[in-house]
Amino acid sequence: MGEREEILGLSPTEFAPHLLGAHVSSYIDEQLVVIRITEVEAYAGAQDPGSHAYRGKTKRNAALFGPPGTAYIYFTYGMHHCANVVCGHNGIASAALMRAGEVIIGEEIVRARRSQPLTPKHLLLSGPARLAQGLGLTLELNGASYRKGVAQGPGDSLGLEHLATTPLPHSTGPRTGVAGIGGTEAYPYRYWLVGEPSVSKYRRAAPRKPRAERD
DNA sequence: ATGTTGATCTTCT
DNA sequence: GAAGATCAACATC
Repeated sequence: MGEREEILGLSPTEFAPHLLGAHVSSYIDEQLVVIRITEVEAYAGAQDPGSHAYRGKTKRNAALFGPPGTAYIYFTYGMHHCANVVCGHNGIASAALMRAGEVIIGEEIVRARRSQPLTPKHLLLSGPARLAQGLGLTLELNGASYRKGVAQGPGDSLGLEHLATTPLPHSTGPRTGVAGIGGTEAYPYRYWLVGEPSVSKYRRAAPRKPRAERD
């Protein structure tokens, strides 16, 4: 078994740190976007009250039950998409939600998709729905698989490479948006790279005054 | 800088 | 009928 398969086969809490720093790509509408993942959350399937799979398999979450390397993309709040990488053993419904990243290739495309021509670069993909929108991910690609290497185009629209052999230095903490459910708040299922400005909860130690525009 | 709220739709109770 | 793995605009300090 190759290293990629081994990492993808890990349990979600083991897999999530390996996804930090990995490159995820999409090739949609003849446009290539490559990003580097900086923040993720682990979801542990049927045993996890915070997981969409907690109450069993439904039409919506079916992709979660697919083989490792499957994309689980869901639509929520009537307007947003969020994207996961399915990991673990086939049928366990475990996955890692990609919560933030930084653009490596295709910044112009990301800005156009997000209708944010001016927003600071580090905020472009800061948040799961922003990340999914920047990559152009919709339900059309739910259930597709992340190919090894870079996305190629129709039939191979998604790519996942550079999974960390040894996880990069990172921090952990409680997941966002699922607090209060069965005490899952106590579990550090959220992982982020240290010192990355694109990580949503990261705040600069010394905020600048409004008028003091530097650089 | 922080708090509140509208937008908008699928799934499950 | 309500809540949801959210975001951005707006209000207020």
